[in-house]
Amino acid sequence: MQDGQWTSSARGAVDRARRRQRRALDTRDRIIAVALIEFAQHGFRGTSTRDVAKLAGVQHPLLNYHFSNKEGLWRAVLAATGGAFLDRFNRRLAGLQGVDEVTKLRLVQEDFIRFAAEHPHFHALMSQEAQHTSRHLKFILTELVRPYFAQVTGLIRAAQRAGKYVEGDPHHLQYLFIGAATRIFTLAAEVKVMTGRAPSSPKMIEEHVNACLGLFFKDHPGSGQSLAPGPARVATVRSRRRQATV
Amino acid sequence: MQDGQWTSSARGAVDRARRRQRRALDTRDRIIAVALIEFAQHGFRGTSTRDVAKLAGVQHPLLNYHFSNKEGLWRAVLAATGGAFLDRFNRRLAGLQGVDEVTKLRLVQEDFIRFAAEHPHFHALMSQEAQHTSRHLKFILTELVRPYFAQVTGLIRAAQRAGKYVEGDPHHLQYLFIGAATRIFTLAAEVKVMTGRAPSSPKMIEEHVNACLGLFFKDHPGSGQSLAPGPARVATVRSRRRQATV
DNA sequence: GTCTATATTATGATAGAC
DNA sequence: GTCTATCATAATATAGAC
Repeated sequence: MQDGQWTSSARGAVDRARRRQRRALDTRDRIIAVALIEFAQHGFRGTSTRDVAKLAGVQHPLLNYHFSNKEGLWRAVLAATGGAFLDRFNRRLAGLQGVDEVTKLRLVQEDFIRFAAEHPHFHALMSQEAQHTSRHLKFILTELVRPYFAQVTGLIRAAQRAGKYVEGDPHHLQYLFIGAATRIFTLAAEVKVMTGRAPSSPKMIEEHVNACLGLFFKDHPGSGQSLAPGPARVATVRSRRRQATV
Repeated sequence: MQDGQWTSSARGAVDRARRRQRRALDTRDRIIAVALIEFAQHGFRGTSTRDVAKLAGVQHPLLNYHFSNKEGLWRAVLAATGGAFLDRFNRRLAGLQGVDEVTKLRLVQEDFIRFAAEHPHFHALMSQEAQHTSRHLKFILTELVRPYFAQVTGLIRAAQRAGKYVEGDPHHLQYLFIGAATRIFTLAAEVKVMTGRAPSSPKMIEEHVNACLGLFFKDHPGSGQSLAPGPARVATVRSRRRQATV
């Protein structure tokens, strides 16, 4: 088929090739999907590529064909899920050109929470391997955390200048936010037992969004700090401002 | 030595026995200490008992002698570290009898953060296995989370009644708090690269304590919400109160 | 209580047919 | 692209000497 002619038999061969390619892509995606769950639940070492293959409904040597080795599979998982996260984040920001920075930050943080609700395994994976294995940490930082933090911390600084976000080092604050935002989803099983409610339920997600934004944004509905603005508090506000350290 | 007489040779034998027992206990503790780190970093499946033995400086069959099997080792690790946490928590509460509930909660939450700073692996371990392996989750819940939450949620309710803590379901709020409080310590390596500061440094711990307490306590120094108490905010306080959902 | 030696199974990875 | 067959290594665990 080097001549570019489209005889019916050649077209049929291409169609078959495309079908095969699509099937291959489906398999690849299926493997990545189950590998995400396994890596998130058991870590890199604790994940058996044979188990992944079994859950994906393929023989285990197929994983080596697609991803070379276990490390390649891990990187493909992170590229796929992390890429989806960054894509969504960047599309969101692109759609908010001209909007004020505080609103941008609020919507971006809200999006983050909703993404965490939809992809709990992604955040479990992130907090698993970023701890120690330096090569995975390096990969996560360059591919994901740095590009993301670069933009969010800029928005946090702008919101702080506008007096609408809690004071403190933006990087530090973002780790607080991420911890608060993702914990109930990565510990969904435990939360369900302890609270009797599924964190993935629409109602609980809404409450969670309000709770998290209320903690960090100064005039968010449901913000805890807006509930007791008596004279005694106002009297000490200035001294408190100086004490704000983080 | 069934007769209870203390000849010098019998005493010598007992001393040797005690030394041996102490040495055994040291070994046990040493194994548990390194197993905590391994389980925290690699999860249950990802942890090799041979690696634990090597790091503890013993031959691997010794682990089976002390803990029966890998599962027994895991439970011993959780009992030791979780027990240390609960002991400290209960001693703290016992020392605060008669103190008002809001102060109790503030000190208890502060203690939690300092414990997390000192034992980052413990919290990494907790968020690893509570995700999925139901037998480990069950163990963590009955031995640790339930006894702890039972008391803290009571304090949170009292502090909320006093108008000094953010509104919302106490269990849900405590997961937010734990997530915010522990993340920078379990992701210490990442945080150090991103912020250029070690989360375990005394200065950063102090800032972190202030930041976390400021998010959840309504009149804490450094509380973000105490910084912009203009008339406009006061005017909308009542409507906001109703909107507080979590 | 700690060791050496070993049984058994699970794992990551490759070779080669189709 | 997917399979079967196989290899080398690493894992948990046990037996038995000291």
